[in-house]
Amino acid sequence: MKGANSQPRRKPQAARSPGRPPGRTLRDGVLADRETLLTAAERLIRKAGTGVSLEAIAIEAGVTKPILYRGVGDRQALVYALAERLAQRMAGDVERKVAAASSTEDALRRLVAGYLDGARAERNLYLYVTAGVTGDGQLEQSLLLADRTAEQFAEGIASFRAAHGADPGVATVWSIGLVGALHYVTLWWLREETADLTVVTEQLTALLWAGMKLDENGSPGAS
Amino acid sequence: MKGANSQPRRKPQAARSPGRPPGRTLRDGVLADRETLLTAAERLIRKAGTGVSLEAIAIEAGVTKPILYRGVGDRQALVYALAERLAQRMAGDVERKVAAASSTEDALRRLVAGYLDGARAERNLYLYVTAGVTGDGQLEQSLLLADRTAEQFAEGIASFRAAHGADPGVATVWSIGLVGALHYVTLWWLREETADLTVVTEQLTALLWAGMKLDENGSPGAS
DNA sequence: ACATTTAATTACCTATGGTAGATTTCTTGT
DNA sequence: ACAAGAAATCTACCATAGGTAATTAAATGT
Repeated sequence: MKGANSQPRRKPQAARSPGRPPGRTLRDGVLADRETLLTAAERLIRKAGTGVSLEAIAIEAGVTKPILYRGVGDRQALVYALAERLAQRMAGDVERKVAAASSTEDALRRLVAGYLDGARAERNLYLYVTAGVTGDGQLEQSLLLADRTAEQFAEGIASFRAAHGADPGVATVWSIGLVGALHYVTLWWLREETADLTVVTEQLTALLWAGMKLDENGSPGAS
Repeated sequence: MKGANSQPRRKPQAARSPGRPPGRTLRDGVLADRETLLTAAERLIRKAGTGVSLEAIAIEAGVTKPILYRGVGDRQALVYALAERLAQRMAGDVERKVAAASSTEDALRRLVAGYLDGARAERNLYLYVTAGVTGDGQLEQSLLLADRTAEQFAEGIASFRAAHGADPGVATVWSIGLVGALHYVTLWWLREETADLTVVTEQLTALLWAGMKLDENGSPGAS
């Protein structure tokens, strides 16, 4: 299951001559196509799980390992890039759903539900990205997607609280805590097929909202 | 830095003959000493970081790899065992500190502070254990220590809420969320040397306590 | 057509988890 | 005490993965 290249990969592209760069450079061609490589990585991870190797990803992309390395860098860079992409997509989806919220609490509820749903939809990718990179840089790497998410949360929390005259200094810690709670509940939920999305959403929202809401705020319709 | 065994390891033990098992078994001796192996693993991880290999651990323990494998199993089993030990110790320390709490909120505060402090004290070990195992079993493994911790939280939350007439059904999700928040804040805190322990504790406690307390807001037990 | 330059491929290296086979050591029967 | 045998241990190995150097093929300028 190593090489086994079905196609000899004898240079599928050969004709290319649009804007040739400078003096006498040559053989630009597809030029790695970082996006294509990342898309191939996503495709393989989706169908083959989180245990895929870089060589397998290269093969999936129809290239060889050095090409993959030139295009996206080492494993850490790959995970980082995939995390960026996934965070971008999930953030977009969630934002769209949150836009229709009727209240701040409802916005949080939609955010939680959207996060859970997005993680389920991209289960393997989510796990691949959040599992991070093995090695000594765990501290940095295990927080890849978390950092991306937490940043946005932090802004929202800080502005929300500042607008209501509450101390925004808690925004950093709270945003990280929220992301941690969200992530761990997501992992647990992906494992337990039994739990219902809406129930989990409601419970987690209750926990998080209780922390975020302000005293003067009306009680969220307690039952 | 590979072999370098200072002592020839020529079988330090030789006298042993208490309860010989059955017919003609022999060479019981120390018999692997699972505890010793785990202690050696902890020692090495503490001083060498999370990137230690199984072979390095074996050498640190003064044995060879197969012995390590026989004693504690594969890497997954090692991480699991170390997680158990660390969770046990941290839980003990935290429990001792919580015992002196003056209120439920104070208990939570002491718990948060104790967790942060324990993680800092065993920084490398904490990272090693929470980083989990690479491979396809990430879902199971990345929650090793979390599960251990969450279980205890869940009991506490459930009984606390049940005693106050609130729905204990949220205990599972909440405990996982709490552990996630705690863990992520811990990772962040271990990275940012700047943040003060008491400040972080206070902020995180505020977030968590708001969710757990149930004065006016009985939390929508919509489940 | 030829040489040069650039890019891609192959082949390799290192390190790690994990294990099988060779070896030594100890027990125990006689 | 000595040989036979069982058991535990050690050495050596395998497989895989990340990462890279050296080799080969292609494309253009002259």
